Amino acid sequence: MDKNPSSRSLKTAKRPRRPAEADPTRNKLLNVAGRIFAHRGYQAATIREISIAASVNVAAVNYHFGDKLGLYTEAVQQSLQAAEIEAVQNALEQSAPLEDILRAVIHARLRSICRGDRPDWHFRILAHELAQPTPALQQLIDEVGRPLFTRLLELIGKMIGLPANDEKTRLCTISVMGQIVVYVFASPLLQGAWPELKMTPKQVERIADHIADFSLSYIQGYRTMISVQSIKATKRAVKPRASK
Amino acid sequence: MDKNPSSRSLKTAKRPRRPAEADPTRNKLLNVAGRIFAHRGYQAATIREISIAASVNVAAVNYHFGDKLGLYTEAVQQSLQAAEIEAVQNALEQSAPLEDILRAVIHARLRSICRGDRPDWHFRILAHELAQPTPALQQLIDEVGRPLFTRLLELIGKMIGLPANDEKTRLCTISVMGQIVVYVFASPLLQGAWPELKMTPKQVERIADHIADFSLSYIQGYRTMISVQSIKATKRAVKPRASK
DNA sequence: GCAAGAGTAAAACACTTGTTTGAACTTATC
DNA sequence: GATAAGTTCAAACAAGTGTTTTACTCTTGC
Repeated sequence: MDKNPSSRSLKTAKRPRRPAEADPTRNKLLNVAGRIFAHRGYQAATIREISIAASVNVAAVNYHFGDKLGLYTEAVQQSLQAAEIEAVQNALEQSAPLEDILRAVIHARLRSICRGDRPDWHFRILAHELAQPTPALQQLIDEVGRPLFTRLLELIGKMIGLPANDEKTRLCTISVMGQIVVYVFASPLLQGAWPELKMTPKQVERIADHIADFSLSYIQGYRTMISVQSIKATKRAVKPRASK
Repeated sequence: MDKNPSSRSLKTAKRPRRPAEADPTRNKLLNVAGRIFAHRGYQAATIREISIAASVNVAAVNYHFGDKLGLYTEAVQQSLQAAEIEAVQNALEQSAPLEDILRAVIHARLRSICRGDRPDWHFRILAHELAQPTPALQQLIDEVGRPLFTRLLELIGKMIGLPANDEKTRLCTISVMGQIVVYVFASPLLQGAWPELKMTPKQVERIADHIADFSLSYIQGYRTMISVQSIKATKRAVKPRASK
């Protein structure tokens, strides 16, 4: 009757057989649960399905994680740690030209999205969370959404010469993020409307480059417009060069 | 024992009490089901929850619609008919300048998304379908996704001077769509990252204008670049005017 | 060697789900 | 008014869910 993992980790030197968190059934459960939760969502996934896939007993879930939600939150946590958010972070922290940083961020994010193996779990989970939130949604937002968003805000803010909390900065950041996440959330829809689209690594690079070009066109145009003209064009349509 | 609605509509002159499809419980059920399905998704919504909310007996669902899926598909169907897709269609078919048409389409789509009443159902349903597809997903794609997408492809194709099935046309179209749908799918995430964001009609107009400006910057720049230079810049980064 | 506890396994439990049943009610048609 | 079909209702059903119980195995520390 030691269902609470925290109490077990406290007296880790006393009696527990297994070293610390290297319990084989625990890990099997976490891995399988991550995959199944990512594919079917929290509600649709059953602990029996997970237990069978992990070749462990049903009661093991409740024994090791208390209940289904405990397993889910730990699986989500692990999926986040395994995610390559750091690749994006790294791209954001180098001292290259801002345009190159933005391009690198877009590439990293899109690359992490479009692969079938584990790192895409956290985005599938996020999609499920948006459709049917669980108590883990807030954690996902805090640990994935907001950090990336605020960093992107600062980067794009610098590029267009406005503070990070300016409305225009936010709108531009959401525009960039929207172009990326649409390839996750709307992928079945895109498959239906564009069957030839295959998410090969090469194609992903082409898409990322397009998103960067598409976004930089406005961002760079906005900066020059802001700097050339002093303050006037904040409401009307923005056409970087009315050369026509 | 006349559970099949089609058989009832056939012999509509023979015996049926109710005119045709003006059955009060049927309609109550459809309305309530549309709302609940849109909010909670197909799996999470229960027919008991729907029946109670509609103040009808549980068995009425199976009597009138055969089973839960029958109710769902009919509710989705009705939600699609009620949707103001026609507003977008109308915007697409007027003979105004292409830029104005694109802007009108973005406005119409974003406007239909960001309201709490019925018309936003079909987008909520779409989000749920993407997370956990049901047999109704294909219908949603066929009746909502693809038509709008192909029309947008033609419009943007004309704007950048490329055929509708060109890869660049598709990428641009997805970029525009992504900026729109992100406000639906990621709305809880945006709420967390940008709490001040309130989707008032005025704010929605500002967002729509931004998306139009953001997109037109690249689209217009791409067309002029294509027309000035003959054929050369199809792979490298696209900067509308390398004026720096 | 042996008691104690960690961990596992099978079964049962309590609950919710979609669906069905069969009787009661309603109403048009004769 | 009688009949028959459409329609509603409460109740029950069968399947599936998360969870708990109970017995059992096996290592660990004395």
